[in-house]
Amino acid sequence: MEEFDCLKLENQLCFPLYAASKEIVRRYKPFLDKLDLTYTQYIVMLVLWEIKETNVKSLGEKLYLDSGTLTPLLKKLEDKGYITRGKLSSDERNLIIKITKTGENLKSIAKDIPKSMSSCINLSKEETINLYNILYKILNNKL
Amino acid sequence: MEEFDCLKLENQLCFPLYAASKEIVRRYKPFLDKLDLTYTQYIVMLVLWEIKETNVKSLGEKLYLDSGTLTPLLKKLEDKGYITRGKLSSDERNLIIKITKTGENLKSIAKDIPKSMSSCINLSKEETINLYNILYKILNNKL
DNA sequence: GTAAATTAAATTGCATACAATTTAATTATA
DNA sequence: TATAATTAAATTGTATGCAATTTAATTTAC
Repeated sequence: MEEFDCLKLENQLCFPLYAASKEIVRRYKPFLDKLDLTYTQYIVMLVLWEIKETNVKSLGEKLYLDSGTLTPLLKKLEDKGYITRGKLSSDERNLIIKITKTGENLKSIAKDIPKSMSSCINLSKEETINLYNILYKILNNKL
Repeated sequence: MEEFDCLKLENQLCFPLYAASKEIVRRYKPFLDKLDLTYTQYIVMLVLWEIKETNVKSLGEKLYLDSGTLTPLLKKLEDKGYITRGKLSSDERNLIIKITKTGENLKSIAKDIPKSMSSCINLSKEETINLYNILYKILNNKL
């Protein structure tokens, strides 16, 4: 009788999560190339298309990223002309990130990406909802 | 009436997948530190605890990683003494990766990690199975 | 039998991730 | 109010990831 070995790759839950995440990001690439954005840059733009303006800390909390990742990434988005970076005069520890007109315009080019991606991923509506809920349960699981 | 905006972060499926994947890897860290392994090094060891011996290509297919990632990582595992790297004499294009005795011994220290992690993640049995199946559906979805 | 095509790793270059430390600004407190 | 504690970004250092190219070995085709 085959024993159940918790240390087998196929019995791990974390591994398909890790691999599927990378797989999805890979599938985004051809669409994001048209916007000259990487996946991480894209999720920053998703936030800015919604709220127009934020600071590094708040952005990092939304995206689960720290300043070590965001600082160089935001400089690249500034170089592309999609955002501006500037100190908040009332508290100079804060760096204010604002979307530019060019950055706003990108949204209309991006609008078809979610539909293209969901047809790429090819899950039923039920599976999609299920996956979404379980993932947020993990994310909200404070230790 | 609030319109449904596909470009809102909270309406994305990919984002919680990406964030949850990183979150889980972060939660592994304290356990893996005891083995002097990173998460990626750990999944390589998972494969080697099972099959003892492989080559870079086959390992990369199992783990969805390429030689650009694996080559430096395998050199580090060799430095730690967990694996050996050597050319296959019958086809010198192949690099054969073998687990060492030290690498084997690590398995007994690692054996409690899956249980610790699953209590960390804290999903019901049904959610776990559901998540597992949906993730493999994504991974097996050839385009 | 040899040039062309293919294959497997390694290398290069760029972009994350994240822990840990540093720097600068602000707030709290003795 | 001067100092200590806290906070927000930036910096540093290490480790991925992955596309694209290179190198070396092997196979295929002519």
